Amino acid sequence: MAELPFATDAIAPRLLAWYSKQGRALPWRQTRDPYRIWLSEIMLQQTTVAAVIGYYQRFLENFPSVEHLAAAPQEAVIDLWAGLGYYARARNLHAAAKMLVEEFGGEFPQTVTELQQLPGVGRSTAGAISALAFERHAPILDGNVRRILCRLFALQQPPRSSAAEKQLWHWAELLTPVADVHDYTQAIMDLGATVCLPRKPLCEDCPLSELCQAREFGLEQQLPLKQKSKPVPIRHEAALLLEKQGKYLVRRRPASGLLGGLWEFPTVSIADGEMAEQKVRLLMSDFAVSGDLRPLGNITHIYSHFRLELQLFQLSIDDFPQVAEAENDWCAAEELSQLALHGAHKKALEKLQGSGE
DNA sequence: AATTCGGGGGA
DNA sequence: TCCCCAGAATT
Repeated sequence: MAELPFATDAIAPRLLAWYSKQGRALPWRQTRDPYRIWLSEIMLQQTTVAAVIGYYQRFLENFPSVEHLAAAPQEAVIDLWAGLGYYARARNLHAAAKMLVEEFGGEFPQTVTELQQLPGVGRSTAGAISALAFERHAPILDGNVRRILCRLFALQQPPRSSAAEKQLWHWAELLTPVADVHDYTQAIMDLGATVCLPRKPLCEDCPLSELCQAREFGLEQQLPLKQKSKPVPIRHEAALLLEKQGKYLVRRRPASGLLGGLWEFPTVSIADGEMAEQKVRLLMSDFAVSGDLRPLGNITHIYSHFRLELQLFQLSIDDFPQVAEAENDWCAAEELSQLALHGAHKKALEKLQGSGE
């Protein structure tokens, strides 16, 4: 490895001193309960603090311990996760809770290696739990730390490349102190979230600015280097908003895959050259219903890797259709708003209610 | 090594 | 718009 531009043990004291004055008070910072720390770490994966706090509180009210979580049906876990995104996290969380109860006797393991056996717990999350709950000397490498290290060492390569990843982990390990690991870990994440910002870092407020190589070279605005982004494809779908006596037909998506376990109105995909209304009529024949479709317009919903264009069609019927009740459910309008619909269909519901239904 | 997986917020 | 967020699992 290249020669270090500063003494690595100079970092932690500066961060700790800064954190004791400027650190934020967050709900999961008051505890050393591994269950609560684990839950917060999973919820915070690729998710902002502001988005998580409400979910975190609500989740703990429903599942105050790993035993409660393990005993719950998976659907209940998904429902409490609805709106937070990345639903595999909820499935993995539930599976890990069962594993903890059944194989670990309800006790959390303390080492990174063991923690990484839990589904949904990778190297960084394992490090976080080990450091935060057990004061173990374990590094993390989340988005905050990655950005800070890229600047601190003026790393001139794309931070997601495998070479950079290896280098960053090495630095993360060097900087992580043996003592006060909990506070150090919270501190470095806080610094990234409030001072070493992606754009326009607040270097005047940074306790590491004197040591920062990017700052020394005037590169703090340029680093970390940007990854080149691909164009996002567009997917087309159509949804059938089937109404009978004020109730609408909804169903749960399959438990795995995109938006797993969330509710939606029956939906079909529209390939290039296909007509949405014709595909919806195929759906109608599945349900053995007929009548005039009423177009309700389009919804656009942005995902990280594609854009969804969703066409809406409403149909009111009188006869009770032959719908498999196991997979489908009739839901009144006021119930729909409480349902764990995914984002695009929440928008569809709003459009439906705005249309005078 | 590249892709999949959400939704929200800031500039 | 574009980018990022307390990343992990799958291909």
